[in-house]
Amino acid sequence: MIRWEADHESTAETPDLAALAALLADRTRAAMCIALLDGGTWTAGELAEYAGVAPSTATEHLNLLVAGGLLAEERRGRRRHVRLAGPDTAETLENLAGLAPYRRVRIRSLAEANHRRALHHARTCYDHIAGALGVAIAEAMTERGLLVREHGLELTDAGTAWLTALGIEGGGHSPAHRAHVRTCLDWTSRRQHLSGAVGAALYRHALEHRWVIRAPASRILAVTEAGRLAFGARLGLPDEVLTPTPAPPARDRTEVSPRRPG
Amino acid sequence: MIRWEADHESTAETPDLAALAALLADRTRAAMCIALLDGGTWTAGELAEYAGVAPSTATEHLNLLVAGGLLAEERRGRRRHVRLAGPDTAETLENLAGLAPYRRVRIRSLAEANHRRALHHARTCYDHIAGALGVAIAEAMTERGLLVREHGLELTDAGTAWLTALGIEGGGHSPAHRAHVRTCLDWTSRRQHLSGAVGAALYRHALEHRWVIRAPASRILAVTEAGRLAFGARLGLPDEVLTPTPAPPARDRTEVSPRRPG
DNA sequence: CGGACGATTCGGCGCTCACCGAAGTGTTAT
DNA sequence: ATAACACTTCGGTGAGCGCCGAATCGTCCG
Repeated sequence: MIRWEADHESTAETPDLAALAALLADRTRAAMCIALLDGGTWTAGELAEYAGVAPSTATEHLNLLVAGGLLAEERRGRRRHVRLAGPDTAETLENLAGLAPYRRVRIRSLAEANHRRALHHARTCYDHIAGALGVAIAEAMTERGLLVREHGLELTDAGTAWLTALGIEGGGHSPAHRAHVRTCLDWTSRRQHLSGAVGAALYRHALEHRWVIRAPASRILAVTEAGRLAFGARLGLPDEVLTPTPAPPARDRTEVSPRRPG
Repeated sequence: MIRWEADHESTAETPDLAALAALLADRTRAAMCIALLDGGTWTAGELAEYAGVAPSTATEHLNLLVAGGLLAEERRGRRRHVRLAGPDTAETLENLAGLAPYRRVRIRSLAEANHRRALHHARTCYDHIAGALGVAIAEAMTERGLLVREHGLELTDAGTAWLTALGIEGGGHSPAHRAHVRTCLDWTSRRQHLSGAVGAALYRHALEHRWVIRAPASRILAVTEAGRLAFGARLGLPDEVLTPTPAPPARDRTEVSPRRPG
């Protein structure tokens, strides 16, 4: 008779995929997670209003999300601040959203329409650029031979040189390895945009040189005049992705429709 | 007054993350998806038995999974064959499983315990190697300077040379770009293993040279004597990940406990 | 052609869970 | 101290959904 482990060993541990998915299987919780994909920190009250539910309901949802490890929380006085647990979480969520089917939602105000349009145009995705602008960057870089598609995207020698010319990379990194390229399925266009170290460095560079600026308290990005020049000259990006939306939204964080009026 | 789009434009499309997650939020459906992570094709009946539900129940679940785009199906006569929709799906699922909390499950037979142990030891993850062996490969390659951690894993020059010495890569690929490295969160050990082009190539190479062999109708891998020599010499892998499990399981596909007996 | 077999449809049962409002707790402001 | 505020706890309600068995459909085999 073989004693193959301890006597009481009649159980084992399995990752509970269903339990994790159940956290995201609710409209309200999913909306909260998508909101937090901006990489920022929100309070419980902000999320409640955003998702259109009572504060008590939001509390319950946040309890579940934090307990499930998707969110990290920080109590400050009477406020509860939450954010995504980490970059892994953000990346998996965005990939999941890219796989998800589409759903028609009603647009109830001009402000909401503008906000949505701005989101589609250019936004942050945790630490890099997403939206039409992000997709256009990835595609232009591919067309120009800076990236090559092979089981994902890969930086070419020309791509490395292009980044170096920009002043990106070479900063402290050994030349013995190549910068990490990763792609992220854009949930607005279902095409790939750049993430990974290169995507993050590019975003940082664009911010520092004011090619793009962040809208306050929002994940929306606006391309500046300097950005139009730079993206046009260096990547030949078409005007569509460089021109701003007709009317920038006055307020952010008003996206999801509540299930019950009032 | 600005007419900002067509008049009837009072709706928009949003990815329905909650709907997709709802597909995975059920134990039975999640078990089916995890089973399909072996990259193979299963029939409806096989999945029903595996998940411990009635055939009618399995039908309903498969309808949902196919309609939701997670599974692809092929009707052959009276049989219904299903598999994961694609590599993207597989990768996202595996990453999700890596994020999931653990759950204790009862082990009801010695065969099941052996099967589980073998799965933890070495298995395929769609097109590459996972389990303790996969993790050990990634970590040994990192220790030896073949990979470097930077916003993910990255192949170094030494790593490229190492692969070339094995006869991997250089096959048709331009030297102007580096092979694509991607990581996958191992759901049994919560550490990273290699995927992407390099992971797939390594697995193919290991199969061709019979370093590992596949158990029939299973995602389980066994390291051969040749494999022990090769992995030991080339990566210095410790014996633990190279020695086989005490007693290989007689049958596969008997993992998940039914919720109701009989 | 008839029986075995894999898969499907349908009705019905029972459980889970997201929601709210009202009341309560602890913190900050006056 | 008192008031305003952010969040939490709790009870109750209603809807959604996963399950099965029985009956059925269509395919394959003898």
